[in-house]
Amino acid sequence: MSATPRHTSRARVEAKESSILDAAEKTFAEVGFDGAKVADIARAASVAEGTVYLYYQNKQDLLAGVVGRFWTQLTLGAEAAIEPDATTREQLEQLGQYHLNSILDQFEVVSLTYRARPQQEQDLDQVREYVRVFDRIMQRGVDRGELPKDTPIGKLRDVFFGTLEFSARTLKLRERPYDHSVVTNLLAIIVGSSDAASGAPKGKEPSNRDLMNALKSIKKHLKVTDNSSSSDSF
Amino acid sequence: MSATPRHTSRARVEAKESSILDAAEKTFAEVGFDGAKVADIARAASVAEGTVYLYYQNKQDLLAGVVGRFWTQLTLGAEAAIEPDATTREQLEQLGQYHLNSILDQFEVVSLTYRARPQQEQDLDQVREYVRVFDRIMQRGVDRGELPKDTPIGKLRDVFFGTLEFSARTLKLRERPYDHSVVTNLLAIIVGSSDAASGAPKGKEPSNRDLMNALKSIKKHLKVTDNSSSSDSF
DNA sequence: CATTTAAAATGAATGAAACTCATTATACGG
DNA sequence: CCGTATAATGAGTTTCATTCATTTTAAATG
Repeated sequence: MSATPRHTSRARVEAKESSILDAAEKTFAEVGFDGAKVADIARAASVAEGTVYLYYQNKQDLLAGVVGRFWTQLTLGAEAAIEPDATTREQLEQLGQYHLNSILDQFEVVSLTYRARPQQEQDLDQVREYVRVFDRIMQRGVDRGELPKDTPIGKLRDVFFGTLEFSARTLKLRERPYDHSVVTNLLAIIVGSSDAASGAPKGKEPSNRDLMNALKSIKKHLKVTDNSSSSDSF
Repeated sequence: MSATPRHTSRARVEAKESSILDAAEKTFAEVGFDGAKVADIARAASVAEGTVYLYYQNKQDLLAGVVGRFWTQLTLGAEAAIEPDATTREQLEQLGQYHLNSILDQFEVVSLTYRARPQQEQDLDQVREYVRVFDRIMQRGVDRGELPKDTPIGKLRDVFFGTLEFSARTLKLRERPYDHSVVTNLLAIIVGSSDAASGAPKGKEPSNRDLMNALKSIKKHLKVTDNSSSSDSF
């Protein structure tokens, strides 16, 4: 809380701002949005109640700050977790594992996302930004020739994140821990089978043929309704 | 609001209870949970504010009532939408179309689901119940020999509902209407391709072989971690 | 440094809504 | 028709989010 430089006023302001966000995130995660009192958050941040309102218009706005920061950091983490030279399939697996792991680990914060004014545009910008990481991997796959030209990226994105999110809920509900296989299975479904996940690198080649074929056979049945590959979703 | 019999006191009580639920559902859908004032709901239900609290402990509880009723009705609707004699694939398509259509149509109420005390168990019982409709279709498919014995029902359920839910969000966000193809594509992915959806019933047979094969090849890669086929999820 | 001025922080006061409960109205059995 | 029990009422209480007049701290000036 004070390991940050307080020299410049800029730094001081940012330190305080993030200390309020920290307190808010902690409190929201513990007692939920409704259960959290702004007074408590202020106390946890060692700040007067009114000070919170100097940094955030209101409690909702504070929530948006917490949620926004979370997804921004998630985007950075995801980008770091992906090896640039890996195959598309490997990258998808890396993103998938990272994603599932993160949302399980920070389940409460993720849940708060749905409380951040669902209507108001621009509040979920950071989520949209995050989801683009998937799009970029897929697009690169297409460019590299690892995926068919007409891969329905947007549709597959919905399958990818939808499944992982729902699986995370299921795991949480049954109090099961992180389950590596969820992602493996998802990839088998989305992108066809591959030996890449079976542990022992028996066939070194991740069998790119499978991936192409799987997508081609799915593509046959995709109506021309995939107007979402462009990248704005969620 | 008064087309229901008021003869027995039991009937009167239930009429009032559902008239409060109606008012609450309408108000929540219009102005959101936070925006809704209990006073307004009471007025809309032609009841005094205090009366609401005779039927529901508090506003949260009222929300749980609205959400619970919604999912219960959705379960009934889903069961009605499924033709008992159809193939597993057809039934999955019926459920999928019904599901996507319903959650798009009543998006606001669905969203409220996530505000109903995320922690407290037993509040989402009705959702769990709903999700079992999928399990039953799949189990019947297995019993009938249309699906492999070791079909990972629980895992596929997560893919099914996860994808539909996420797709619905995507559609809403971009203000797109109901898109029939989402379900078709999902089934192609989950259960292999089939001509059933291409409109013209060229090959009358829905190509059951595809379904078996698709699931078998996925199964190969499913770790033995599918401890969820038993039916309690979400 | 002392002094002025501006920016930040404070917390008591305000207002809005959820929730309670003493009172009143309604239904029902005898 | 009366007495009792059950249901309904809405004025009053309580609990916060939010505001803003006042105080404290920092920056600028000479």
